[in-house]
Amino acid sequence: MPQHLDDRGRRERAHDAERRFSRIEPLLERVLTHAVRGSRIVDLRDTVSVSKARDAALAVAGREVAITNPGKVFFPGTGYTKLDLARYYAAVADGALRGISGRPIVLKRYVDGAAGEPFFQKRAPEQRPEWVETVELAFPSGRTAREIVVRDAAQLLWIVNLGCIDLNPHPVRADDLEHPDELRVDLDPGPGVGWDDVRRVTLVVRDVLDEHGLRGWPKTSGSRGMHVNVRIARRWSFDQVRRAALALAREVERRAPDLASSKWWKEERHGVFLDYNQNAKDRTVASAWSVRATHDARVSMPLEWDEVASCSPEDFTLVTAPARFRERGDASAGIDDAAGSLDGLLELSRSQEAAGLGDAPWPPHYRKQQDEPPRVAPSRQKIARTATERGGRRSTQPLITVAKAAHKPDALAGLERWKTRYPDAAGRLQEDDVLIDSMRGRSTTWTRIRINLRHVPEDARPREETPDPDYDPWSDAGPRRRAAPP
DNA sequence: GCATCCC
DNA sequence: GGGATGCAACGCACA
DNA sequence: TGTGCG
Ligand SMILES: [Mn+2]
Ligand SMILES: [Mn+2]
Repeated sequence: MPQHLDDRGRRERAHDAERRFSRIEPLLERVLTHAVRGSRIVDLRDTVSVSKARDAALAVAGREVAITNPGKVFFPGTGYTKLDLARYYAAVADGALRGISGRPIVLKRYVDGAAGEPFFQKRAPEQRPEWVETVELAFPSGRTAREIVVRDAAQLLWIVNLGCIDLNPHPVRADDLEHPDELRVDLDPGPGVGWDDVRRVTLVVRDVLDEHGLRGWPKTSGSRGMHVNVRIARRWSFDQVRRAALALAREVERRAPDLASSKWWKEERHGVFLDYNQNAKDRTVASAWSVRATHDARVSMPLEWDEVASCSPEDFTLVTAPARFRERGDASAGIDDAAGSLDGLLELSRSQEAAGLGDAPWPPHYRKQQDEPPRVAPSRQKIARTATERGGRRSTQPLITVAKAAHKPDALAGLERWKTRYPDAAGRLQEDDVLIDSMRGRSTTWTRIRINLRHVPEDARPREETPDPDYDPWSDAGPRRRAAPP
């Protein structure tokens, strides 16, 4: 359905029963739009009864999907409405679905439009049509959420009506939630870094991918950066995909040291940051053909490789993208035709490791990983080191928490189970190595048991695990942790 | 954006 | 009917 | 407790 909106907020629609209004107040337009769509006569003075206006409905994929508040301005400054957004997604549905189909999705909801404060929603709303699919997935913590899975245009428009502007799918499909089929190269230019540098780095990414047997599918992010998606066989874990992305980032940085950075800490970055951590489990990226919450409703646009050197991201918007889709199709249309192997990048990772480059920092909210370097910005670490050199006490005892419980006997039982699991370490513990603390919670008290492994040789120290039991003094019976496998 | 509570 | 309200992620590491 | 980071 063709539609043209100019940059002054005027709208004209050639087809469609909708008339042509110029420079009209959004509130009044809402009434008019509804009046026309509902084929009823409305007293134009009746602006008070706006709330009675009927919802719009779009017919897609054999269903009628309701769009509530269709006339609500979602992009102030351009005047594009929620209905404009829904129609955009209906027009490019085949492209947008290629990026999200079968994947659990995190809802980023802009219920007050692009200029409002968005919120994230992982758990599918309780109230939903039976034709909206969901899947239960586990976070790294073991907690779980039932997330929405979109496979057709009706399901897509249903989440658009919830206020989703950009779409944020996980890199896995619902039928295998532990093995990503997409490695995502996320190029984030730092403050003041221009589009030219983004393009140059993107082309280096292509070289490195190519030399490791992989095909990348570039797209503008719709914001200031670029994304290069890589379809891979579902054979590697999240951690492995992340390590492959880290290896790629470091190699790109090595080849373009003035333009690119693989460093997590902002104070160490320069130029374009290659965000390897976006491949960690439970992280998502805005998908192809997503509209972004920018003032001009920019779109994350798939590109041919020969367009990368010359394209301008501002050319792709909610208004211009449908024509490109009709005329040229989806530049990523072939992304599902072949799945690549991570072997090459993982070999690169091993060679980097041999050269002294191991794992790199993880984002906040993730448990400390084996072999992860200290997760602290170097500048803050230096301050501490200086304090220590001045005579401060070195505080690091090898303490691990083994049990947390509301009642002391439960915690002690957990300690006994730990001793049974690690008899060797338990045998080396000396007096005062087991610390039993009474902790003050919100309104009650609970017990924590920690073990000091100072008398256990370093290579014989058990890793810290999730405490058993793992009482959460903050929790009020929220979503529960998934039971550990037997 | 929507369910729910309440006037 | 409609206004007010609550709710809608991940949740650790480190100083 | 504040700050790290998307
Ligand atoms: Mn990005
Ligand atoms: Mn990023």
